[in-house]
Amino acid sequence: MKPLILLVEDDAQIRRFLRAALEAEDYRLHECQTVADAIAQAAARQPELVLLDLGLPDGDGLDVIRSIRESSQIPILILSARERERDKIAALDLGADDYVAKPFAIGELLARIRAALRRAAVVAQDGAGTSIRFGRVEVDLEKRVIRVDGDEVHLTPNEYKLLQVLIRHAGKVLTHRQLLQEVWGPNQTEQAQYLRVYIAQLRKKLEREPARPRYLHTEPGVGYRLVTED
Amino acid sequence: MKPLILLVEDDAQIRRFLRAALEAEDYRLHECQTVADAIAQAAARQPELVLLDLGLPDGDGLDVIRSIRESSQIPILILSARERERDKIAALDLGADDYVAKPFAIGELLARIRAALRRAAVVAQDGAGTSIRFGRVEVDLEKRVIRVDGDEVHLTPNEYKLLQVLIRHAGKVLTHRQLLQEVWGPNQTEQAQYLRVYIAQLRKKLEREPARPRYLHTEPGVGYRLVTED
DNA sequence: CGAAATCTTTACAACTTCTTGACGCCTGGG
DNA sequence: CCCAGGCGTCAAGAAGTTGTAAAGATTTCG
Repeated sequence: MKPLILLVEDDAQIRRFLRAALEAEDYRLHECQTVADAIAQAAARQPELVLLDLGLPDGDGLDVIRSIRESSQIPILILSARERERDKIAALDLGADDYVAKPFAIGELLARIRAALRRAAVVAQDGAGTSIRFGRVEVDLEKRVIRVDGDEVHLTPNEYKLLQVLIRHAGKVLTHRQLLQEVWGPNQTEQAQYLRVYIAQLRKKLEREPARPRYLHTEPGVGYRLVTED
Repeated sequence: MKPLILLVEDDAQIRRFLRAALEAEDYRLHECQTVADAIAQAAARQPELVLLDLGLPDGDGLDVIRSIRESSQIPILILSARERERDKIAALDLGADDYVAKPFAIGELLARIRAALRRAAVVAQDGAGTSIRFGRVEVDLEKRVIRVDGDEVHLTPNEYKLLQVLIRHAGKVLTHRQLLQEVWGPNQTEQAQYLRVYIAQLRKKLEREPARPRYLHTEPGVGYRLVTED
């Protein structure tokens, strides 16, 4: 799901324009117009990024930065008509991530939003590895670690490559040729015996009953298929 | 100690101006003027931030971004006379953190540098909890002290760097290439024998039975992995 | 400058993985 | 029933990797 952006902007026209642009990129959006509301919504909705206009009617937009930074490191992009250098410096030193002057080019703004979200993602993903489960098998593609019933299982390079290809196309039938091509390269596409040997090894390591596989299905005459659901 | 900044700029006048401003803020500084040099210096000196002019004489400044992003997340600030929106978007989407158009206000630039360094510090400290334990081994990353069963153990600089990289990605399989790149730099990525020697030395110093390692696991054909739990 | 520490390189033994061939099973068709 | 073809299994030897010790080369530091 696309990130949630909190848009803080009192000018209805700009708000409409930004809403259109951001929704075209599939971002989820929440809008508000006052300092008080911005502070409340930032805390309540936990957005992944804040787009903040500094010229708000009920107070100093810098207070929004201060408030958010007390408890969170999410990216804050300032969007402001104030062009004075010392306004920019103040906002950045309070913890804003970027400062875009109005009028702005929408493509550049979107690129700056992407850059800010990308940086934030690096921080967030450090713990959350991309990992895939089917039945009792757990594959952590980030760490390159496989667990079966919670116990680590060691795979050789070719076994792992083969499993990776099957996972990448989980559910689909892959022909002998496709599998050989991806694991052994384009010169070995006739060696279907490799597949028999390595599929057998994977089954021995991953399946409870290798002779009656639940995950690594044979499609006779065609190839193999990884089944990740019942 | 203040952060090291790599300044990539071919115009001598701007370079002099920036040098003065940055040194007034006590940043350490290294300067270079070409794409090739920038890529080499970024890898060799491990700066904390890169200030990059895109209009270099010997090639495309975007290549510098690409090269750095292959192995590192350090902040990259673009400094450019190219004002076209699509140049900005290209640079930001390649992984640049910020884009400042020339001519720039020095105060704003310095604020943007502070903002980028502040963010990077948040990321860095996430991995660098001051002290890490696994089994009987205790590593104090702040003091650079290693204890095994409470006794201090001396590591050489390369041994320590290697251990640091493994700790930073604890649990994850790191390929020979990744390890060599981070410890010996980008020109030594074929010398897997270095790794064998240094892993052996680390095992001799950290493991109870170096021949049957509990922490420093080998993933044959792939690389090594630090296991911090049972 | 000289000694000590560290890094790099070499050689070889030990080990893991890959490749290959043999063989048996199953299925479906003759 | 018997056979052919595809598949699964096993295991031996080949090929390639890794661990280890130790000798030279280089750097560091007093």
